[in-house]
Amino acid sequence: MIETQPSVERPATIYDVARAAGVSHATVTRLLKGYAGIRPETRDRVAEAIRELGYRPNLNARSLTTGRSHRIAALTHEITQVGPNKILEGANMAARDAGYLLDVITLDVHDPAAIRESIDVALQFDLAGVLALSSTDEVTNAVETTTFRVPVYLATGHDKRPTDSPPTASGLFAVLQHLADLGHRDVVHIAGPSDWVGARNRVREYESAVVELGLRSRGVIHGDWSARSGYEAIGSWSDELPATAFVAANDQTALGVILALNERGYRVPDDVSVTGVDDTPEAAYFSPPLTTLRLDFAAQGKDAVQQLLARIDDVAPPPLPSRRPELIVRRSTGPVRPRE
Amino acid sequence: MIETQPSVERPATIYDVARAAGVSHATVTRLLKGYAGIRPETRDRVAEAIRELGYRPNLNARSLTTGRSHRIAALTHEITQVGPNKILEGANMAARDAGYLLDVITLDVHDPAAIRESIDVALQFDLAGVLALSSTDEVTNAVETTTFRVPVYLATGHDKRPTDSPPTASGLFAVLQHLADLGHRDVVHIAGPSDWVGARNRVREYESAVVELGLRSRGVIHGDWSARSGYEAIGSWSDELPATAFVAANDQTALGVILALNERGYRVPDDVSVTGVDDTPEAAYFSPPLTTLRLDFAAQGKDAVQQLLARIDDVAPPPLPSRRPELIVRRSTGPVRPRE
DNA sequence: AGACATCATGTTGCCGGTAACATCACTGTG
DNA sequence: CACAGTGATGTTACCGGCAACATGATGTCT
Repeated sequence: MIETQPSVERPATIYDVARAAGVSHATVTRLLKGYAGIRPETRDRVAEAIRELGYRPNLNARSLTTGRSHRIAALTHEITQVGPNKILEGANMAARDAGYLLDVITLDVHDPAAIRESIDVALQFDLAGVLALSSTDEVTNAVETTTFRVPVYLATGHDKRPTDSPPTASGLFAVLQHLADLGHRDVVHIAGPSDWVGARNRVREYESAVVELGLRSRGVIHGDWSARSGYEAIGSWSDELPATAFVAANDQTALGVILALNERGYRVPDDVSVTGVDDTPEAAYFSPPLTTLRLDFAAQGKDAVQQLLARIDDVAPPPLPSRRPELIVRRSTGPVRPRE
Repeated sequence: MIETQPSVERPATIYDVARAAGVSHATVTRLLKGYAGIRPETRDRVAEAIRELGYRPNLNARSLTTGRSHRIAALTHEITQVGPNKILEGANMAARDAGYLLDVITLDVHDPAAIRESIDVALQFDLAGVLALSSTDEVTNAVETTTFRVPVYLATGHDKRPTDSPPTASGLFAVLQHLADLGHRDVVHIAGPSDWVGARNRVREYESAVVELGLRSRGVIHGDWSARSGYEAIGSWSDELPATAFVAANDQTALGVILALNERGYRVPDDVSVTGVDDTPEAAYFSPPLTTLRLDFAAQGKDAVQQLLARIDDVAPPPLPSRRPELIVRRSTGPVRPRE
C-alpha cells in the first residue's frame, strides 16, 4: 500500500537554465513567453537547457509578480450526491483546459461559522476567482456577505434564479405532462430541503405545472435528497395513498419511494408511478428502471467556469447555454390503473 | 443565476500593516509567527492594524521563500463511484485540518498521455506532496515512472498490496461466510475491471474464501463497477443460472444484478441471493435492501493524507489503522431454496 | 564616415513574504 | 563610569519569476 520516492534535488529555475545555456535569465523568460526576437541558435541552446534540466516554471513565483494566480476555488457542499459531484468534475476539466487549477472547498452547509472559516482559508491563496456552486441559502448568504477581492460567480446549479426562470426551465413540467398523459390526476411531490435553491425551484415548477395541466397536488413533502427521506415520505400515510403518482426531487429519493411502495404491497408501475430527477447511471437499473429527467451536470460545471473566467479576464461572458433537461421514460411510470 | 462582486483594491501586505502600525515589516512577521519578544503595546498596535486592514498573508509569497507550499495534490480517476469520492472528501478534510489545501487532479485512467499531462500541470504548482489515490495499473504506472521531487504516497484504496495482504483483509471472506451459513454452495463473483488493484484483490480473496469454506465458484465475471455490467453479467447465462448466490464487487453492480434477476423471474432473496460491497447510502433502499460490506472511505482518505503528511514532515508515519469492513446483512440474502 | 535606428541580449528592481544579521537603548556589573 | 549583555526592533538579502530599462553590436542613411 505504500510507496515513496526520495525527494530529489531542488527543481531547476530560470537561473539554472540561463547558466546552462550561457545566457541571462531574461532571455530564458523571453523564450518562455514566446518572444520572437531571439536568434535561432540562442533559442536552441536555451531550449536544450530547459529540456536537459527538466525545467518547469514555478507558478507560485510567477503569480507573485503577475498578480494572476491561475487558480480558482469552487465552493461546494458535502459531496454526497452525484449531481454536485459531476458539476465539480465538469468544472475541474474546464478549468484545467483553460490553464487554471481548481481548488475545491467543501463547506459544511449547515454551519455558517464553518463556511466563513473555509472561505477564509481559501482567500489566503490568492485566487483569480471564486466559483460558488451554491445550493443552499446558507452558502449563498455567506458568499454574498463576504468581500472577495476577486470575481465571484454564483451558480445555483441547473436552476435559474427565481426572477428569470420560466416555469418550464427545470423540466419538471415535462415529467408532469408525461404523468398527465398516462391518465394520472392525483400527484405528490417529494421535494428536497426547502433551503436549497434547486429544491424550491422544483417545488415552484411542480405547482405551476399541476395547475396548468389540471392535476391535483395531494401534497409536497420536504425530504433531504436521500433515499431514506423518500422512504419515510411514503411512510407518512398510514393507510391509503393519496395519489397515483409520486414525483421525487431526485433519483435517490425515488429509490426510497419505490422500496416503501414495494413493502406496502404496491406494484410500480402497475399500481403507482414514480419519477425521479437527475438520471444517475443507476437509475436505469432500479427495479423497475426509473423514469427521470436527464441533467447534464458536467456541462453545467463547464458553463459556470466559463462564466467565471470571462469575469476574471474582464471580457463579456459567453451566453449561458440553456440546458433543457430531457425526459427519460422508463418503466417506473405507467397508465393509471382503472379503479376496481 | 449570476452575481458578481466588483474587484476591490489590492489586498493589504505586511508593508501596509507595518506602515499603519508605525513599525517595520519584520515586526509584523514576528507577530504573525508568534514570536514572544514584542512589547505588548507594539503588539497591540500591529494587531490592530492587521484587523483594520483585513490583512491576510499571501500564501504564494510565503511558500516562495519557505519552499513549503502547504498544498498537496491528489491524483484520482474520474469520480463516478461513491467510494473514491468519499475517500477524496475525507482526504480533503484531513488536509484542511492540517493547514493544507488539497488539489484534486482528475486523471483519465485510460489515456497514459493524458495522465502525464495532468501530472505535469500539477507539478508546476510546487506541491508539498502528492497523494496518488491510485486505483488502476495505469495510474500506478504513471506515478511510479514520474519523478516528483516531493514525497509521494501511493494508496491503493482500502486494499493492501498483494504482498502484505492477509486473505481476509477486504472483508469478502465475511460475505462468503455469510452465504455459506445460509446454505449456499454455488457462487459467482461479478468483479471489477481486472486492471484495478482493488478488483483484483477482491477476486483473490473471493477465490481463497471459496476454497476455505468448501464452496464452489461457478465463475468470475469482470465488469466495470457499473450497474450495467452487473445486469449484463446475468445476461451471459442464457438459460439456467449456475449459482444461487451472486457476489458483486460493489453495490452498483449488485443493483444491476438484481434488476436482471427480477426481469428473468427470479426473486431476490427467495430464489437467489445477491451481495454488494461499499454500503452506499442507497444500498439500504434497494428493492430488496442489499446485504453488503460497509467500507469507511472517509477514514481511508484521512489515513492516506496522514501518511503523506508524515513523509512531508519527514517524521515516522503513524501506523496505518486496519479498517476491517463490516458485514451489513439486509434482505438481499436468504437461505438457499430447497430444490423442488 | 559619422549619426542614428534596430536588434539581441544583459541589468535592475519589484512582487510579498522570511530569516539572518545589524542596531540601538537599557540594564547590571566591577 | 566604561563595558558587556540583553531585549526590542530595524535592515538587508533572497526566493523565482516578470518587465522596464540599459547596453553593445550591427546595419542604414546621408
